[in-house]
Amino acid sequence: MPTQFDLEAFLPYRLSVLTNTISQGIAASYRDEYGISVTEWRILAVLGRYPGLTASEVTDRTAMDKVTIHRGVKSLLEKQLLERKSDPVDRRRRILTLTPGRGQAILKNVIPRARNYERRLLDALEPGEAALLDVLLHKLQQAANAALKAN
Amino acid sequence: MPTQFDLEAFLPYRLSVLTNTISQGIAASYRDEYGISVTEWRILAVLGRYPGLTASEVTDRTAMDKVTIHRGVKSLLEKQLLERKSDPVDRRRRILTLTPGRGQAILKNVIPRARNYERRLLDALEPGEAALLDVLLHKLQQAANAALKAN
DNA sequence: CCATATTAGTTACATTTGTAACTATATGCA
DNA sequence: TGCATATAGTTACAAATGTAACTAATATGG
Repeated sequence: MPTQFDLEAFLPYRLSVLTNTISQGIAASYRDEYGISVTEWRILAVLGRYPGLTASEVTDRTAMDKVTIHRGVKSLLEKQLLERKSDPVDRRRRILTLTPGRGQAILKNVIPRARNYERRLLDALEPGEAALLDVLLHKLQQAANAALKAN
Repeated sequence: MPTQFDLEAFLPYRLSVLTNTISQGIAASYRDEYGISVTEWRILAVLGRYPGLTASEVTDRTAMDKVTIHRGVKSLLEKQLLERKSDPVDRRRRILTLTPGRGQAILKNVIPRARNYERRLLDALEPGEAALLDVLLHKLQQAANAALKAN
């Protein structure tokens, strides 16, 4: 067992550096222009796709923390990008939708921006490698989930 | 241009979730047993490989923030896992090495643990896919760096 | 049908992290 | 030389994040 260890070749480290680099690049583009954070953008994206979810349903879909989502929602409500109404059937639930004006407008502007950024990444790959990446990431996610459960 | 957007298929998002899952899993194992954070583990790993670097040289190698490294080093010094001495030639520089006792011992224990975790991830892949992953991650990192520079 | 448990949402607190400014030392060059 | 600039390290402050505890509403099982 070698005691030499090369951090730069270590998969978790490489993924972490890559994710941070991507996150910095992409976050800047909508933070500067629309004043929304990564969390807020994710919430908008999920609610754009699935209008009428509650905060905890957004939590389930995004693998983010409950409190993180709460704070993002709160901020989006203040910015009038989201509306919230109580569910009359279950008054614990508070149903979220994009505001027809600003909420939907911003999402509509940010989506192409996000797609462009993703395309720039994928354009660095050969044809066919993107599909492969998809498979690999899926397998890794499964393995990471299993490792986390197993402690 | 479709306005539908599937966050769960969005590459930056998937990488982020995967990285967080991995980070949680791996961080727990040495945090609980040795009381060191991810940053601290990275510093130990780099200094194990390249003894005698300064804090800012560690910063350059790890793509982490200067202040983050400073805090990690400070904490490791307090735990007596690192030693620090001034460079007589340039008194701004403070040279870092693992302590022969605890510092080296902990690194020696954590390295196999890290390797095992990485192996569990890579074992989820078919033979040959790991090498492919290596290539893909490298290309993506290049593209992400370029995108960041280009603003 | 009531006591208990569960769920949605929120708040409080502590920890972590990032940004910017600061000190001390060293370098470059007119 | 000496003044501007750069670098290593540090500190202070603000912002983001995680953990745990809390309230209100609903579900469940004896």
